Amino acid sequence: METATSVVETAAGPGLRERKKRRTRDALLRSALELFAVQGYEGTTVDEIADAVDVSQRTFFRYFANKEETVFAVAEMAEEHFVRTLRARPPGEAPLEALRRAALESWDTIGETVGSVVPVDVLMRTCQLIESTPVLFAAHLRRSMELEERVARLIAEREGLDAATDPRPRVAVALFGGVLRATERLWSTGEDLSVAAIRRLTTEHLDAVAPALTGGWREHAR
Amino acid sequence: METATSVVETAAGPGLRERKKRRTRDALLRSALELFAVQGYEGTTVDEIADAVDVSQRTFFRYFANKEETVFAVAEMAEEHFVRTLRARPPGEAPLEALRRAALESWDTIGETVGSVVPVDVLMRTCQLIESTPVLFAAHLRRSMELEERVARLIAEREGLDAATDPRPRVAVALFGGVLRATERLWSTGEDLSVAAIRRLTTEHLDAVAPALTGGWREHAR
DNA sequence: TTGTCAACTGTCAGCGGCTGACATTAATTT
DNA sequence: AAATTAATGTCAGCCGCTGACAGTTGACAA
Repeated sequence: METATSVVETAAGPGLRERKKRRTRDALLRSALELFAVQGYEGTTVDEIADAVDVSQRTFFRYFANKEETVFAVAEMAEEHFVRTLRARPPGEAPLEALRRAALESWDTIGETVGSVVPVDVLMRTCQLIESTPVLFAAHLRRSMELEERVARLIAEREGLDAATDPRPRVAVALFGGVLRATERLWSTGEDLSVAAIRRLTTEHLDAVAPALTGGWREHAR
Repeated sequence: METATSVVETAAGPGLRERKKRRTRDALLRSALELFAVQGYEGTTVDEIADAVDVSQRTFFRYFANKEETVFAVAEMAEEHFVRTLRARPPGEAPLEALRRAALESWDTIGETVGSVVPVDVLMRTCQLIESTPVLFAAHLRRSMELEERVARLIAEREGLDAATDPRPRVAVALFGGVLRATERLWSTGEDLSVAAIRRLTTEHLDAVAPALTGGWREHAR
């Protein structure tokens, strides 16, 4: 019953129980994402996912609090990656500059973090799934807001400000997050679904912030 | 079987059928919001709402596509009110200026639009309910994005730009919407739940946009 | 090795949101 | 008054999700 995978090292590694758990969880995740990609999110039943892994529906709900969680399991990794990248920015940078560079750098290195669990193209297709499924999109936006709160606190800390009273960190992050979300949306409806494409779009949109703030766009149309 | 309400004018007015429909719909809406305020959104069953109006559950779902819709019925009126107000802004104003003035003016006159159907304090309590109920908050964010798309097109039109290619309208509206949402959130967690309070917070936050964009906040701390 | 304990799993029953189908009732038209 | 049309109730059923209980399977010590 042994597969070709490495079963050699038994020393100090997690026990059989842990390995089994991880395997079923991964299997559920993979099956779920695959089924979603083929039949859509709402067109896929939790029973189907569980059946594909030969596990009871009840077991599925012991690994994932709800159907959504399978979708956002990968998104979460990307988010954590961004936060880590932002934390690594030098404190001398202005807030919006740090956010901008962290976002771009984050896209450049996303593969290193996520790639070990799920291929990058699956991540991108999952993004598309989220954008195109209303209930997932709603959940995504809520999660984005929670992320924004974390980031706002982080920025406030960077600048030595009190996030509770000074609105500038919140505003800056709200602005930044709003622009990023508009970018995602445009990217997901476009044709080029590569990482490079969203990176490029992000740059363009962030470059448009300053011009957008100055009134009277009509004279310098392009 | 006649109540004290006006049943006199039978000429040209909507028939009995229409009036009955409107009455049950209003009754369902009122009962739902009241129950939500007392027991919370998730703690209230559709059956309870239907029973309170002495109507079958099935009938409820003939008036509202889902439970959420009762909550957002009032929010929708407020949104339409904002869009109308924005449309009325003089075309000479810069985009962000028009958005800002429309938002504030919209709060000043919200009572005139919504008041006829639901008292204003019910609207405010509904806002709170939305902010404090995760699933409603998620739905609210999605609706906000849809509204932003409309507004972005409207702004692009105002400025004579092509919304499909020029990112500036999208960016400006995303920025503006992000700030407004941060404002709502702060307001809903505060103590003063009056319209005046959210109006004031809105002003403060929008005033913080320009300073937030210039880097290095540390020197001019406040 | 064996037995005990803890953790993981399956089964079952049930709730709540939501829908289709069909019969019933009530308003409108002729 | 009869015929037509629209609103409603009833019923059965799917799906997401949960609690409770029992059975199975790893972990760990005797």
